[in-house]
Amino acid sequence: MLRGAELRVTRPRMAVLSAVHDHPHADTDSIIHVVRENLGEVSHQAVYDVLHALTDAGLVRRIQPMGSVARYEARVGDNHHHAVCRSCGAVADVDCAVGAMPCLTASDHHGFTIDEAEVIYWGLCPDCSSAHQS
Amino acid sequence: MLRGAELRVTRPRMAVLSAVHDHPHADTDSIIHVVRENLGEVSHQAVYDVLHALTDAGLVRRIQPMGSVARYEARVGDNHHHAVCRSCGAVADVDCAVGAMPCLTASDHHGFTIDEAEVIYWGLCPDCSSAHQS
DNA sequence: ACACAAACTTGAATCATTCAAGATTATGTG
DNA sequence: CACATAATCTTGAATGATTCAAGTTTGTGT
Repeated sequence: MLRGAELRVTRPRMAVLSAVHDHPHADTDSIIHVVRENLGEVSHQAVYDVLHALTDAGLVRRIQPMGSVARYEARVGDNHHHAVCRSCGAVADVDCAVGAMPCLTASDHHGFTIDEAEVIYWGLCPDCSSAHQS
Repeated sequence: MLRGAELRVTRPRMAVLSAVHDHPHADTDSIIHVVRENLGEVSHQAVYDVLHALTDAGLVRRIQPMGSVARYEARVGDNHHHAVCRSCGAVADVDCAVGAMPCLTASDHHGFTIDEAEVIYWGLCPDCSSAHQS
């Protein structure tokens, strides 16, 4: 598969990687459960280690909106952003509206060397939005 | 002062509010220390309560970049953003480059009702930037 | 001055995440 | 194909920010 990242191929790693692919924006706990459904007992520490390794290798991306635990997604390298529901915490992908790397226009402010702009759109997901109206 | 927010005026609240004003982007622990320098012993729980109350009242804003604990700032209502140093965690204010509420252009994606766009610019602060080059 | 709800104190609990030590296992080599 | 070795996993405990809960104190309007 993807051992091009100098990573050993182990059962837990394959399971975690496919779990992240199949469940975008899942938190660590959900991933642990999915992995255990496929492999039987796996230590939570192993899952944490693997997620760290995959994140460092750039195979998954870690996101963590305020008030949420860490979540992971497999869509990397395309600088997309996220919409987060204030009510239920649901996360959806949002493509850059302006094009590639649009938000880096505020570069070099205060002497900072900016290399990435992370955007989080806060609001209500469709379900919570209609629930609030009623 | 600012009791227009239906908040009782207590010593801890005044101390916390001025601490946040004097130390922008300070974390809870720092605020606790500053408050204690002015009032003597104050329970951490009180500071947490006050920060919550002030946040709910809109007098302070809570920010929490990934990998950081909660931080608070008194600059509210102007939709500015933040630059965060990947190395030391320093935070700097960044005005919207495009104008007021610029990043809401991606509104209504996936049926979400967006009410705020939060932008975090990741990079290196001046100090860490020069340290890395050497 | 009083009453009552809001705010504070004290002390313990929660929970995601990390640390540490020892047992397994994937991978390149002989 | 068996081995050595470092990477990875297991087990179990620790950390640390934040929250919960019960009881006491205090600000505010009457």
